[in-house]
Amino acid sequence: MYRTHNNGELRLKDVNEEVTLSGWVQKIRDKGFMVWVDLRDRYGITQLIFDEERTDKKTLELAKTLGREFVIQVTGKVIERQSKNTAIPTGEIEILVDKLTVLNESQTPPFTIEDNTDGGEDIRMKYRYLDIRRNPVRENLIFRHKVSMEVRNYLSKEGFIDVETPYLIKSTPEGARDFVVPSRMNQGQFYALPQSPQTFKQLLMVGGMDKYFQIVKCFRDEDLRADRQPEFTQIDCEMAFVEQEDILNTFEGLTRHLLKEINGVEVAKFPRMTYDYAMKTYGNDKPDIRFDMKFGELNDVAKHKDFKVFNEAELVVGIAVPQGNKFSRKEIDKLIKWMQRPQIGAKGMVYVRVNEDGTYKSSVDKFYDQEDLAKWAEKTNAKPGDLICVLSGNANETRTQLSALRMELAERLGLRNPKEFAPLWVVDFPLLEWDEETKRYHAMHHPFTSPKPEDMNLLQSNPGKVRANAYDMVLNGNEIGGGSIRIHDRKTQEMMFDLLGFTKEEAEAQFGFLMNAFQYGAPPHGGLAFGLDRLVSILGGQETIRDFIAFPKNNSGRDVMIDAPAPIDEEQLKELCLKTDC
RNA sequence: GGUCUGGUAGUUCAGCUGGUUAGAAUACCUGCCUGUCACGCAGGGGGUCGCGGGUUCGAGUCCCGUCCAGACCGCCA
Repeated sequence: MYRTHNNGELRLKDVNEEVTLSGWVQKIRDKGFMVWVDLRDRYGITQLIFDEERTDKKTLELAKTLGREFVIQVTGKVIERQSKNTAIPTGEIEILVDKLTVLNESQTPPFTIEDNTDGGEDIRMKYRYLDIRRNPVRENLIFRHKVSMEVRNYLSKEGFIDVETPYLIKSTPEGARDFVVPSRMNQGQFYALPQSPQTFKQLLMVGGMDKYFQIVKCFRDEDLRADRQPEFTQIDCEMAFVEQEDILNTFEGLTRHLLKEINGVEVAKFPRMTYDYAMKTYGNDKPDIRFDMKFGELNDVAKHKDFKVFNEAELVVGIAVPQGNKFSRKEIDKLIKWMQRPQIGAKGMVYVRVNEDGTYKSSVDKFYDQEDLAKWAEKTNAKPGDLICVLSGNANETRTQLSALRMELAERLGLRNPKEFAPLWVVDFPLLEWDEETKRYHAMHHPFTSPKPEDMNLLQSNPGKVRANAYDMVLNGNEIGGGSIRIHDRKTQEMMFDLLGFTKEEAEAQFGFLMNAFQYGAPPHGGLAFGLDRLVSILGGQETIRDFIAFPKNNSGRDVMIDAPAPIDEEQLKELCLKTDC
């Protein structure tokens, strides 16, 4: 038997018990006459003691040869410590060892296995198996386990059935790039890995499964970000015989359950806002509403003077930064520089200081008097001590830029408290989005999303104005889930593909299976999918999803530990018919 | 595809306007230490300054290219 107890459970009440423990050597403190070893496993740390008086010589000598991360097994007696350590749960006892076995030696690890390791991202990823021994990473993985178990339990209790869908499917041109897999048995043909099980879950609805869920890997061959991996996990859900309202209620329930069980936070009914409102008020379809700083549109009160920049702009819009008047001139100049970086691309920024006495001092005092500025303050809801930041230009670009500023300032002002949770629904997304590059409409959500019935009449005349039965769940400025009520009849689906520029033949070749299924009694249905990695990281109060994935890919989509992707040998290439001469 | 930042000891970093033998912390090794727990003390080993080219009497430092890493933009239905 390797162990009678783990390294986190022994207490004062266990004194005098004979125990066997196994684990890794965290730390050796060799005082010569006495050697202490911190023995670690995922449950905790227990201190071992070897000394000249009570330990036999050979065992003491062996203890002195141990190194960091050696795997050892010890048998000994639990004794009360002479000097106790209140910082750890097992700090009142220690093990007086009489038998020590080295189960496996270890090379010196390239970084310290401690909460605040000396290792950088790169080296930790290369030796991820060592990184996982560290408390923060291990705790994150356990945290993820808890979230995923809560999701399973909740949905199962609500009557959802977990059904697996295939990973080897068909490539389609809509959406993200596909990862493709060559077929050996069908030479020259390829599977694609699913970007989401979308069509399969709809077919499950046609199949009468009614309520489906799956915690499932999805794959997208696009560039990575701190919150984006090429393979990621979705909580994928679909329900039949539901309206949007049913879905919002069901998954608001799930999210509220998670916040309560995982974070101990009770949240009120989720606010809902339309896409249009979110864009106009926050410049963003995933607003962080933990803080205010709502946009104030200033067209009416800023275009009547000789200030050409504003007069020629489509939109003049500002936000009031709470207590922003404390920023120095230099800090504001730096902020303007920050806004002018190519990533944001603002041409400039006008600012108004709102003094404590209610007077205003602006960078455009030449053009605007106190009365004008008072109107700006009213529109942006600015209070004494605030700083109003105003941008202008093309409406969409300006809103995006101001949104970036809003988030950056909130970050700097500490308004983005990771322990606070502000979920909401964003609803009424547009069905379509005009793409300048390809000169055609794209589905904003995906091509299976149903238009709002009341907007159906616009479908031919003004497609860009059609709203969809689509919704996103937003948490602290992150889209954590999104979905829609789907199209469930062949005619509407055909019309949709037509709008998206598919020929009849293309639509048939790519999605004929789905449209055929719709002809055999497809029930009305809809659903949604959560990004599990992102959800877990936000509930865990962190920003990078990598910290919640056991073996993540790096910025270039590489697994630096196993060194993938990698070339394959000639034989394999030939067999898969991937060589030019095959 | 693009922008920005970085690459110096096992590791994390410092190294200013170019100037003798490239430093610190930590890790590692040796010795000492009668209750340690971030133990302490003394000593020691450890470097192709990412790679290639250029400027210069002289390059870790400046220039060009390239590779790698990170953040972001594009992209991500």
